[in-house]
Amino acid sequence: MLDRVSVKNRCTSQHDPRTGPCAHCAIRSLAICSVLQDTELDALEAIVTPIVREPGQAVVREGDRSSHVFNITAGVIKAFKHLPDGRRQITGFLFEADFLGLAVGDEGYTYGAEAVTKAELCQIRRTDFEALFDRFPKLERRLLALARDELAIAQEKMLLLGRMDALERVATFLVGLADRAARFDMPATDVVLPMTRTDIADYLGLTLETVSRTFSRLRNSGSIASVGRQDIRINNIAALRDLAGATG
Amino acid sequence: MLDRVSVKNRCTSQHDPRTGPCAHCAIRSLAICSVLQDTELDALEAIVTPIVREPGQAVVREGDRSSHVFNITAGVIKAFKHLPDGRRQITGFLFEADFLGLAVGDEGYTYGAEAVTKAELCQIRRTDFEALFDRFPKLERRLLALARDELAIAQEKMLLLGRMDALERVATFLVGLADRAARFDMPATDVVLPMTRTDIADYLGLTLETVSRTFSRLRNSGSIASVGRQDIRINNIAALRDLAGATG
DNA sequence: CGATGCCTTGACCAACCTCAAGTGGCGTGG
DNA sequence: CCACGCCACTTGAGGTTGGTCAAGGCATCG
Repeated sequence: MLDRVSVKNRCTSQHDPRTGPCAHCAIRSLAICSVLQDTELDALEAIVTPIVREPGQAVVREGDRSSHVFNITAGVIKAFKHLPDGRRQITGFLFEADFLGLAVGDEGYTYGAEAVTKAELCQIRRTDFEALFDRFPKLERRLLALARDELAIAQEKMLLLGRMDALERVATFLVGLADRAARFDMPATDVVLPMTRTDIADYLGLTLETVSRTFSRLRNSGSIASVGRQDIRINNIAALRDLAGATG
Repeated sequence: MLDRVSVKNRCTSQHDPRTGPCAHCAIRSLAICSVLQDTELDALEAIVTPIVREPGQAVVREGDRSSHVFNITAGVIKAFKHLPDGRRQITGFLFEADFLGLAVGDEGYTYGAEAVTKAELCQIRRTDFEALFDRFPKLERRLLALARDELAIAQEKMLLLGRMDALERVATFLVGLADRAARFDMPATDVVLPMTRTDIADYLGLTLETVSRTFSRLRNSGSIASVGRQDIRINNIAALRDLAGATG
């Protein structure tokens, strides 16, 4: 199941220090690293520490000093915020090539992040990373572009959380997963849901029961078919896009 | 009413080209411009066009080519997104010193923005603005910091829209306004609501009726008192913060 | 002084939540 | 190999919050 989330032909020796790990990284062309030339990668490699997290393990904790940033090289991470009484909002799922650590206040991480599936990340000390900006202004420029994209996505999500009903939310979620799969040259009709219904609910501002019922409605309407608990086949992406409001 | 939103002692000649408008700008120390030395301001002044918008007038339209960025020097702006059927989510209210134009895709503005009150803005062509980055890297760095803050705020808002009930949302909204007032050295107990109930509803993911009812509940509980339709006195900020979940 | 726009309030309704029971896959241990 | 327990998910019944529809109040403005 996890393999289907990963990019095909991912190099297994990506973190072997002798061979220049970054140069062989499968997500090299997708992550922020892509702005650096091959010859510039040693500067990045010098400050990167590969880490692994098992499902449920924390990557960062709300309130921790925000000392690191991360690049996800494999697996799925969820980022979230809590209310004092435990209510949770998942602000985003992060997949390979995604960057973690953008939104941050002076007071430390304003959110938590933990592994959904077994995940591999490149950990970089924030100060080390920012020290590269002077040498590689394009890195900073890329980060700004990334922040802008994130911001646009965040606003999409406000629209979803503030104004969409359950059906529209779930449809939007599925369309997003399908589009991501397509971008990674994977079949956009066979979507994997590595996260639990509870996670999806906390992402969409619903309860797990409503998510489950909504999947059933979509199944009954023929838009989707369940293959396994975590695998969904999309029969009618157009119908889903229609529900999602054509915004993506 | 508008005056109470504005910074005290704002220089009226802020856009007089002969005197170096930016140097005399009341919000100079608050906006992104603050990273530039006085001697560097001419580069900024050369590309700035002051504009004025009456209440309800558009600043940017969803889908327009995103050719400009803006600094708000006076008044209040709302940024929003629409669903095809007209449902609206206000993603943010922008006040003086705030920057407009961060979140943007290649396809143009992903949101609309229009004046809530009469507003004054510094309009800057995007290409002109970004051309300054090479000369003033600190400007870009400031923008990145701004984007990060925005992102953190956006995530707060997801938590609000996804997981808070109406009372918590309105309380959070009021606390935010009070804190902003305090930051501008204005009485934090007398809060002005320049926007309509409909705007507040679209901002909080509620209906105008629910917003109105919630104000009434807060009034009945003694936490707030209505002075005028757009003025609210906060009697018990601690109670509001408590409802808001201590996140601000 | 009437018209208009915005807000408040009430009655009713529906979407979603809560609580609860039941299903099915999977791993473990007898 | 099968029984069991566990966990995630599904489904149902009923309740609650907030939405919908409608009426009325109260400023401002011509």
